[in-house]
Amino acid sequence: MTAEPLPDPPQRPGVRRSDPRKRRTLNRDAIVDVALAIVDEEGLEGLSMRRVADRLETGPASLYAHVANKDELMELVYDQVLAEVQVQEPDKRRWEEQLKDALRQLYDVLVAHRDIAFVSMARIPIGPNMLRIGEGMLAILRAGGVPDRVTGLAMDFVSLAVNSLAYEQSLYPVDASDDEIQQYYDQIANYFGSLPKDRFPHLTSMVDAMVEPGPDERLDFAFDVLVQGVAALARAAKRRG
Amino acid sequence: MTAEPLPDPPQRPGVRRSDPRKRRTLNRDAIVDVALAIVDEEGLEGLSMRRVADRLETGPASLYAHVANKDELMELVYDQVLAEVQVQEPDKRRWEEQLKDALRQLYDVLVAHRDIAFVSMARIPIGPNMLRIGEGMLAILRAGGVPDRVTGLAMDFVSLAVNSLAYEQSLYPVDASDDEIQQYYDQIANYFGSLPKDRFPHLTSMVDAMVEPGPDERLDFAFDVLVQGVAALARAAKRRG
DNA sequence: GTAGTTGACGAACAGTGTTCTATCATACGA
DNA sequence: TCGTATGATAGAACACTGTTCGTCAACTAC
Repeated sequence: MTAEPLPDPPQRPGVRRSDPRKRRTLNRDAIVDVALAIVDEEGLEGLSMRRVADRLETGPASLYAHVANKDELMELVYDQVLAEVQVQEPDKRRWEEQLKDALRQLYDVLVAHRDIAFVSMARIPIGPNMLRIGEGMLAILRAGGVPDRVTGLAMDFVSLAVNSLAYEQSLYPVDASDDEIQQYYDQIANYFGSLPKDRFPHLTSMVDAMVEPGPDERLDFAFDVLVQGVAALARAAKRRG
Repeated sequence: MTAEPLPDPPQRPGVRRSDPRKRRTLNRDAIVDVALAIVDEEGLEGLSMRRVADRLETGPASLYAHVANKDELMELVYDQVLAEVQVQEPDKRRWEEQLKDALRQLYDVLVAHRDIAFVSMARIPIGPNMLRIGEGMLAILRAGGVPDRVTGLAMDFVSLAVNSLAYEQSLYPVDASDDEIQQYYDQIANYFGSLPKDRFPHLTSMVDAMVEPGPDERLDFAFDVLVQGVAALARAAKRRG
């Protein structure tokens, strides 16, 4: 009965399955892996259900048995990426430094996978790895004596900010060096400098101060604003009791 | 020669122009106005070149004579929205308060137009209104004695953060009340509370502190982190000279 | 051995941004 | 006044997109 599979009858050219021996190989993890590979190569723009299906030698409809839709797939990919982040054990005397390190790590991991950070802007993905990282950051803040109320509020905003920074960074072409990014800033600076000085006295006179800092300094500044802002509000909350 | 326009000959049913008396009415401003109206009604998701063209009783190809592509159109819409923001005249003794007010205004205007804030995440739109607002914020920071270097760095990050907050807020259904948003937070809180206490001691025990604050307090907190963070770094920079 | 369930998947639907090309109204120089 | 050049106007088409439907094959349980 089920001997060698016959070639498809010519009267129905549409029905031509891939090698049936390869069936049952499709599963969630394989789909997520392929999707992540595509994101790494071409970014979220290049990620489509058809592309994923093609690489798995199947059709797009097959994916929907394992994944609700593209949004869910992207969230799975996002959490997969977060698996790379390792949060430090809390040391109460260095909480500011440790928080900054966690943010920096999160940022680096996200940027390493193109514009994957966008996923967390479009939704609030709460996968297992996000939970793990959140737990770690909570531990650091609490160990540092930050009041719970401030800690709770800080978590939300701080992670949003880091994701935004990562997404913004990912908009530059991947092969752009720091020098090339600097050139881009220079272009903008030139434009600012060319504006009428009477209508834009500050923009025109501050051009240098806006262009000089490189990407590293900008990032450091952003993280410092976050950490020191949280620290200031923690002190204020403690004073109020 | 050009008397009353005849009905189109039936042999070419595809070629059926709209009322020729209405020609030459297409221009950039009209396109931007229509695009903004669509965004206000349905958000960026509902904005497509075809929809804009339909409302102007023309085809999508006609728009490309006035607008380079959809990205440029979105940037024009974005800047149009920013026209609503009015930045205060700087008062050196109240710079922190004034900065916060400017951020709040920017946020409110963006949120009032659905998810338009997304445009500034995908690119860095520097339209005339963005320039005007930037100039105003620079004036406030400089009047407050914030060193130029800090001011330059702060501008970038602070506006990114506000846009992110606005975009995040815009993801909730427009007709959601604060109560409904609160319910959403409660849902998440329930999930956090249901996690295993041994693996997530902080997340599970902090559920209340994470759910209690409403949208207003969250926003206020975020702006305070930004302003106080900048203030702290400004003091630090001054100390270093 | 058979029934039921479930995954696989071609085809199709309703859209998308953009481009090509032909057409047409108008402004300008002769 | 009359071509003619210019640039806006659009129809059609291209190459995609996410998702759904219905069918069919294969595996599981009885």
